[in-house]
Amino acid sequence: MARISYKEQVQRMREDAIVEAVNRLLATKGYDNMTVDEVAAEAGMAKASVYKHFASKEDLAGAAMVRALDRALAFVDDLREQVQTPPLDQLKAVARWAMQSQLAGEMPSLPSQNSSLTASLQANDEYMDRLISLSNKLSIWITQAQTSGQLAADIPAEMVLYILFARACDPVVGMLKASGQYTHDQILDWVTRTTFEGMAQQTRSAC
Amino acid sequence: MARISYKEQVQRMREDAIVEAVNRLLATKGYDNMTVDEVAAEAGMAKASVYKHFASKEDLAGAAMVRALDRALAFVDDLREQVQTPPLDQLKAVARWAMQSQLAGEMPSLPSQNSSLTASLQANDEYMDRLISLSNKLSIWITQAQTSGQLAADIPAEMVLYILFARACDPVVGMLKASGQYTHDQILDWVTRTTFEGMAQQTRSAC
DNA sequence: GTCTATAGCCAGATAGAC
DNA sequence: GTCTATCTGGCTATAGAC
Repeated sequence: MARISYKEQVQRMREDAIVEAVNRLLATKGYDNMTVDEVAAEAGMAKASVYKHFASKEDLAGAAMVRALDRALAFVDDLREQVQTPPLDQLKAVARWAMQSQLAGEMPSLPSQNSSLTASLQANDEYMDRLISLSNKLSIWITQAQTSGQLAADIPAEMVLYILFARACDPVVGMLKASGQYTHDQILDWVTRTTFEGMAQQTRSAC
Repeated sequence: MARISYKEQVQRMREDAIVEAVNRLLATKGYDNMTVDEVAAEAGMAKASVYKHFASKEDLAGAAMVRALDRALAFVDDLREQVQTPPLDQLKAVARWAMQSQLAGEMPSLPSQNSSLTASLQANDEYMDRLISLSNKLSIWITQAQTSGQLAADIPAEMVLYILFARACDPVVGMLKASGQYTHDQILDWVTRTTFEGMAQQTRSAC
């Protein structure tokens, strides 16, 4: 492992400041309404300096997503150490964590249909590697939960994965937060529950 | 009811063409990536003509949302005539209809957090009236379903409403469609089911 | 009302001094 | 690498002829 110079450490810190600013802005304003001027202002430097570190606005979004995926991978890897926890509970924990991140304003969310940004992300190897790695790890739990009968086996595992990613930026969370009537824990409980158990009253046959 | 002249009919048709174009573009590209030039091109007229009918791009989005809400209200009013249908099934039908519209590319979806657009919509009386009317009609079913024990009564009715609106533009629908592996009916079945019954396997106590 | 042409502005990206 | 100043393109909105 090469020792890093003081200068390189400063560089790293400035890049961190940029990515954190992008992360916050993506979580609050979204990609289209975020300007590079704002990023520079929040990171405390000039716009041209931002462009010395990242070639384009799309790259900024990519870097923020890479960081978010790294956080998710770290969380999942922690969970994986508790081998006795049922797969379904692992998936619930991941969903809850993602929504907690959203409530804390730390979950960047991108438009799911901006063609140019989507293309740029799919060409971003750092991003794609992490996305695939996370998908694989979650898919193991999904398959296990389906074969053990905890998770409905007649829907595609792929769809379960989509739902988990979608709930990480579910607008319902933001709407409940905006109403101001509920605690974060209530919101997390409700959204996690409706995601896995639905809104309908559970029908248990009487004996 | 005043008789309308031929000229007024033409006006109305051109406005319809504009709103339909906006609707399609909002459904595919989203508000920020839709340009008024595209709207004019799709509607088959010059951009200045579009601005003779609508004062701003925000007004275009408002008109498209008004039309979408009118479609939803018409659908709901049809359902209300079947008084014997259980409220929960009415809600399921609405959710399914909304997602069907999305699959057909007819459901405009706006960013849930664009401040300037949100403010303009909240100042739009035509939009707000319909939004409130639809919310009220749905809330009746929600309350009925909760008191009759079909719908979980320990989550806020408000949240059920949010979930219904959110699922109308749920990215999961688009992702499943984009994968190209499933029929529209399969997608509608699965997403409707997971919305109301969740992803977890229903636990029925053995007798 | 509809068009062509253009004003005005904003944001992404860059030049060039230090 | 960082900055100030600037370029450039695209987009909303409008002027003005017909």
